[in-house]
Order: sequence, then structure tokens, then C-alpha cells
Amino acid sequence: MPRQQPDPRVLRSRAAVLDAAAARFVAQGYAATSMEDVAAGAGVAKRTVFNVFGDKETLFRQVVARSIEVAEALAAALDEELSSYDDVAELPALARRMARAVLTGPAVPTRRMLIAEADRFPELVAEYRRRAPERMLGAIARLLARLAATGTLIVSDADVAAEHFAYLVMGADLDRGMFGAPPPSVRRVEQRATAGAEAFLRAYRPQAG
Amino acid sequence: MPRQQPDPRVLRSRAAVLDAAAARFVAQGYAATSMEDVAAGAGVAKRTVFNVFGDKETLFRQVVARSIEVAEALAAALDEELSSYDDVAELPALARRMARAVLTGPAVPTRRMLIAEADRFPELVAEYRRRAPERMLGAIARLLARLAATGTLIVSDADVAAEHFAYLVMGADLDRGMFGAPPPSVRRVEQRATAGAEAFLRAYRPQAG
DNA sequence: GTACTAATGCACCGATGAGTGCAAGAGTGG
DNA sequence: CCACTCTTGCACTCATCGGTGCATTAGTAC
Repeated sequence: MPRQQPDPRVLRSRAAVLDAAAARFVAQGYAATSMEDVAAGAGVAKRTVFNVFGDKETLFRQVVARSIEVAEALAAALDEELSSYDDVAELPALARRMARAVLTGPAVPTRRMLIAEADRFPELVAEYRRRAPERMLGAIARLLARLAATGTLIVSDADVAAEHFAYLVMGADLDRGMFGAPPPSVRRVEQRATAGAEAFLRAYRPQAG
Repeated sequence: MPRQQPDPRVLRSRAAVLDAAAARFVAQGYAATSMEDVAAGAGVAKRTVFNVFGDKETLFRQVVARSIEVAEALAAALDEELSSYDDVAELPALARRMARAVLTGPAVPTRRMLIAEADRFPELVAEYRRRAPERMLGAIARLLARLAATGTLIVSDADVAAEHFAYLVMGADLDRGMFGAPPPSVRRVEQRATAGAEAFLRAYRPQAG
């Protein structure tokens, strides 16, 4: 039975190693990151890394688990927030908020890391997709379905409409970010998001035609 | 001065090694691919690989160079084809063709490989983006600008409109493909492309409103 | 202070993989 | 047939890296 009050030394080591490992895995990928370098970056002995995490694969999985939690929390927060929207005029503002959160946060680097290791850790990728992007698309779909029910939008397939919204708003910058392009400015992200949301409204608002 | 009529043995080796290396780099990434495995896959001695390509990095660069050429040829073919379009009613068919070409061909695996190695070979990524996706977006932008000039579309910023078209048509499947999801069926790709093109037309066609 | 536990340093093992040297054999061009 | 070049196999070097064992030191809890 492990202790109930964990040793503070272990906590410190865990946190330092997780941070250092995350930075390196994101920047260089799994294979190109050495445990010695992680230890050095964490200011800890290599032996300690193995004491605490066992082996490299376990360390990587824990790094990914933490990243997934962060991404899921973001999706959950947006989901929560979306439940209060009831006016299509708010969609551009929502688009800007979403785009800022996704494109200027850790989401893009996390995605790059997972894409790079998709062959080695397919289950991790599947779990990420389920808990972050798919959850977010689901939340958007529910919002759009609700707005459609009030007649302010015309939506035949809410899932497709949610994809259209998301990729109009963030598609281009997300794609650029995947290739390691320097993060776009908040100003640019918001402009693109606004233009995308307006195009979405033109396509989905009931209007003559 | 090298020979003018290259030895057929070298040509054979080159081709076999390039094919085997491409398959492995795409599937496992740069670091996880060993030269011995490439040689075995090419049915060639490890020594021959080094004789012909010098070192691993050079081999990788040549593999990427070939992939870029393929992608560029696709973009160029679409660019050529687009110059004959002059009716917005053709956009859904164009969307389906583009989506099929991009999503069911080698483009997605190539992108994944480049994303995975973006930190090790940033210039290769930049060159790919310039010659393939940006070229394709440019072609779409020119097409949309032309259609706008005839009054059949309302386009304020052709580059943004081109992004909207591309990501409405292919965004969702492209993104899924990045994560190593199994390639979507042609049927699904075409449905998504059609729905995307129709949404685009609703957003950009002049209409009451 | 005492008993416990974790961290450290360091030497070490085993595996893997990039790249080389070389001599012998096979393919190529004339 | 001849001269030349490429391929092959093999043994080898060297570096890196994941992971371990262990004895010593330092931090923690009471």
C-alpha cells in the first residue's frame, strides 16, 4: 500500500520531470528525446527519472495524459459557455473566443506531438480526439441545433454545420500551425475568426433564397 | 565530372531505395527508421544505400523532394484545370475532384511526415507549403476572383474566400487524416465536399440580403 | 535524534544504429 | 574478352541511449 501523504520530494521531482519532458517531447518528438536530457532539464538525476516514472514510455503517456486533460478542460469550458448562447449575433464573438483559446494556447503544439507519434501510440491519439476536438465539435453542434430550433438558423445536419463553423473560423491557422509556423498574432486570429463566422452566418441564416 | 549515361545499376538501386525509404519515413518517421531496414526493404545491401545516397539525412531530403514534386504536380494540374471554369454551378463538382485528389492520394501521409519532422527540417516544410498547399490556395483565389468579376460571386478578399472554400470542402477530413485515422471512403469525401461547396455558395453567391 | 525513504552519482550493461573499409563477385559498355 | 564500375557481404568502429545496481547523501516524519 503506498503512503497516503505522498513524500513532497516525489511530488517535486514528478512535476519538474513532467514539465521538462513535455517541452522536449513537444519540440523534438518521442524518439529524439533522451531521458538524460529530460533529467538535466528537470534539474534532477537521470536515476530519479527512472525511479519516479519507471520507463520512457510511461513518462510519455503521463505527459500526454496531462496534455489531454488541459485540452479537455478547455473543451468543457467552452461547452459550458455555449449553453448560455441563444442569439446568432453572438456567433462572431464566440468564434473569436474559440479561435484565441485554440490557436494561441498549447493546443496546436499538443496536436503536433500527437500527430508525430500517431503510429507509435494510436490509442493516445484516439483518446485525445474523443476528449478534445470531438467534444468541442459536439458542443458546437448542440448549440447550432438549438439555434436552428428557434428558427434563427437553417441547419439540416448539425454535425456538418459544426464542422463548417469550426473550420471556417480556425481551419487555416490551425493548418499553418501544424507545420510549425510561428503562432499567428491574436489580431490576425480574430480577423480570420470574424470573417469565418460571418461567412458561416451568410451560409446558414434564413434569408431570401 | 559524373558520367552522362548513368549506370543502370545505380538507377535501379536509387529507385528501389527511394521507394522503400519513403514508405518507412512516412510510416515511422525519421528517427525510428533505420538504414538497415530501408536497405532490406529495397532488396539491396546496406552498403549500397550509403554508396548511393551518402548519409541518412541526404536520403530523407531526396525522399521529401520527390514527395514535394508529386504534390506540386497535383497543385499545378488543378491550377491548370481551374482556368477553364467560369460558372459557379461547377464549384461542387470541382470541390469533389479536389477533395478526392487531396484526401485519397499521398498528400495526407506526406503532410503527416513533414509535420512530424518540422523541427528537424524546417526548410523542407516551408518549401512544401509554398509549392503545394499555398499554390493550390492561390489557384482557388484566382478562380474566385474571376467569378467575382463576372458578378456571380461576391468576394471581398479572394485569399480569405479561397481558404473558406478549401476548408469547408476538405477541412474536417484533412484534420482527421492528420491523426492517422483510416482514409475516409470516396463516398464520404464527396458528400462532405459537396456539402462544403454548397455552404460556400450560400455564403458567397449574391442573393437577397 | 531516529528511522525511513527518496535523491544522487557513477559505473556499468546491452542493444541499436549510423557509417566505414575492404576484398571478392557481378554487371556494364565497348 | 577486357577494363571499369557498382554491388555485396562482413566485420568493425563509435556514439547514443534505455535501463540497472549500489553505496552514499540528504530530506522528511515523528
